[in-house]
Amino acid sequence: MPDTRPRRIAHLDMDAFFASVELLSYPQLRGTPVVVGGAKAIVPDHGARFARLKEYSGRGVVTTSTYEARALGVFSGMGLMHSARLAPDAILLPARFDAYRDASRKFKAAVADIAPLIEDRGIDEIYIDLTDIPEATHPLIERIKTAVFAATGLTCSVGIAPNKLLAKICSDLNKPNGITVLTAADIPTRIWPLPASKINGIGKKTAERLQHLHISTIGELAQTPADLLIRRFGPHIGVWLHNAANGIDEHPVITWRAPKSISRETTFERDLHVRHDRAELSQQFTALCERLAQDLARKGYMGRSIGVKLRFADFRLLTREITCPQPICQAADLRRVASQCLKRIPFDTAAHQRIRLLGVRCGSLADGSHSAPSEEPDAARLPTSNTTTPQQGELAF
DNA sequence: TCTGGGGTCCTAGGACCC
DNA sequence: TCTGGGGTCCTAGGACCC
Repeated sequence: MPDTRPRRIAHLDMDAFFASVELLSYPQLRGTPVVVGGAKAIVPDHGARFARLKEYSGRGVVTTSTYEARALGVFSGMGLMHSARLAPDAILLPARFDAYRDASRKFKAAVADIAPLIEDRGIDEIYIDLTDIPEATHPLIERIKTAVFAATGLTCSVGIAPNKLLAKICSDLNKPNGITVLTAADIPTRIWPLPASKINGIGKKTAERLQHLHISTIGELAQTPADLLIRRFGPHIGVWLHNAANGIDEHPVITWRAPKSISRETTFERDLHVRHDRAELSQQFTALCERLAQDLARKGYMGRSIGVKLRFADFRLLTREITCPQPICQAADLRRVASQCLKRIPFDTAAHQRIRLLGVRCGSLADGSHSAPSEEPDAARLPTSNTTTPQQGELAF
């Protein structure tokens, strides 16, 4: 017999996660605007004072901000130089990812003790399938929130609904430290008035395209005939938009999935010139390949497709990728294949001379946890040189 | 106001094979 | 010799998410 009970899915979202972790270390900053910035942010001196946003110089972005900073208009993803104009006296703290990962492990373990069916959605949020737990919703969620607080000292917001799509929307309706329970009957009154962009998967571009069709809210999207959406967005996205707006989502909570790719990238403190800064580019390129190899080794993976990513001074993005006959994981091999990718990049135009970001990626992953050194020479694992296209760029760092 | 780093999924064209 | 349809792999780019 198929199980026809409505599911009970929770989405748990930690409140201003990175900033809240920092406030545990600096409780004197509680109640003030605080911004957590990129790793290259200037470090607060260890004397009496903290760094202020207005003292920052560089290319970092806001990773998280406290609710007091958000009230001044400072949100995640915003350039720090920009946010300094909005909130010059806000405290700027450098991101400490090890501390956040530690807090993340703790809150997830605390939830898992109560409800083990968890889908990881990154460092600060999870879905939980509560369908098979007999306890009533409110006491169960209170118990989970109490356990999260006991394990971390941090609060979270939880949305509970019949599916992941609605649970995700809900967890945002009562922030911070809130609980929102939603049933299918609540959709017209509580979901339909919201902007379409509240649907996870409708970003800036799709929202703009919907706006051109005079669709602003989820309700307006729900009332749009499916065939119109299919004509405008294609069969896949069209059907998905129509279902999502009507609160339909059958995606199960996935407790584990194999990673598809592992990558490393870096934005330079200043744009590097393909020729004039070649030595530095080469050094950074090697370092990225070495870090990627370390990540692969630590996680026990090898990969067949190796790619590079470049962002130029004008912010345009370009990628190249090569698939090897056999998976590789050694830094020197990664560098060799990634170099071949670079040789296919046209560095001839002025716009392609100044590089802002360089990245190296490894995809088509295979288990590399017991990758004994190959009997074959390394060259056997790499694409043969006569399969590469004629060189476009004259250099490969 | 210039915009990090790590990911996922989708599309679309071409190669290649049956 | 020409034509076709389907399936899979590879590559590049784009939208989106945390």
